[in-house]
Amino acid sequence: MNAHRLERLVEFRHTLRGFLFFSEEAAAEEGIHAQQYQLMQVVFAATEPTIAYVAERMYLKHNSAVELVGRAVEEGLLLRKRDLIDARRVVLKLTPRGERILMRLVDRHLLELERVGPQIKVALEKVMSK
Amino acid sequence: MNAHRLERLVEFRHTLRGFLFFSEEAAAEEGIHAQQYQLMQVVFAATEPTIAYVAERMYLKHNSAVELVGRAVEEGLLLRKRDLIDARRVVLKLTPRGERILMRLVDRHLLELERVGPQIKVALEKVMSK
DNA sequence: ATATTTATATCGTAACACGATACAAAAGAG
DNA sequence: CTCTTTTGTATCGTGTTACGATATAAATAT
Repeated sequence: MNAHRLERLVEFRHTLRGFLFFSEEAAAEEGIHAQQYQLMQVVFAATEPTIAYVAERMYLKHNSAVELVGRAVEEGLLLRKRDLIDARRVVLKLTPRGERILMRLVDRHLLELERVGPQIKVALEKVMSK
Repeated sequence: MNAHRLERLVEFRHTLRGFLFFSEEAAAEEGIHAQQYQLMQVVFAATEPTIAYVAERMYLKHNSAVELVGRAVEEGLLLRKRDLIDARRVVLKLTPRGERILMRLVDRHLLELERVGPQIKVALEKVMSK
């Protein structure tokens, strides 16, 4: 176990955590949670955003996805729609409010990545070199 | 709001989330939580690992750090030591068990980064290019 | 000697994630 | 066409994590 590599791994995780912390703060400023922002991203980018799709894409168990969606629906970010063809499935859709919040957050994250992206990249390159 | 950039941002977060999910799984296989692994990294890499230092480094409030450390101590991963010079402070140290687990996890993460590091890098480069 | 600041700790609350379990709709088996 | 199995979503109980508010003891400043 090379000590240099460990330190670089720690540094890499620190820069990542910094970015994720920014994300949490930005979401909070929009009055939502970081996971809700992630959920909205996934829903918006998908062609057929069902609970199962969200779970798979976010590496969650399906029941966790159900709960996450439930909270987002309660707060008016998302809508549940029963699939007419397959009545087991639920298709998700952003509300206008959810969409507005998502767009603002995406913009802010893109801006932040212009700042910290290079740092992340350097930290990653260092940790990958032996 | 460029649609391409949004999709690339979503893709970037997805690769990141994939790495973090691996981290959670790897920690679970060692019988600990992902945050405990992060905590051990920070403690191990620091010259003077106090509660306040851990909190700052992990972007946590001090009380969250206290609680995280408390659970890690209970599970025999970490030791609390009152600082002899400044009796307000608590200095942390890995137990032999904690250190063994940390080393195994670091190795596995370095290996995983050889695999997903390039993916993360590409996704990051794409999201940064306009 | 007293007031303020610093470092850690405790308590109540909420989001989040999970396993276990349930249930209705769809698909498959005979 | 019934019966069984699979699929998609939902509910419940539990634990981790994180927070704000509050507390306490030690160190520092006045």
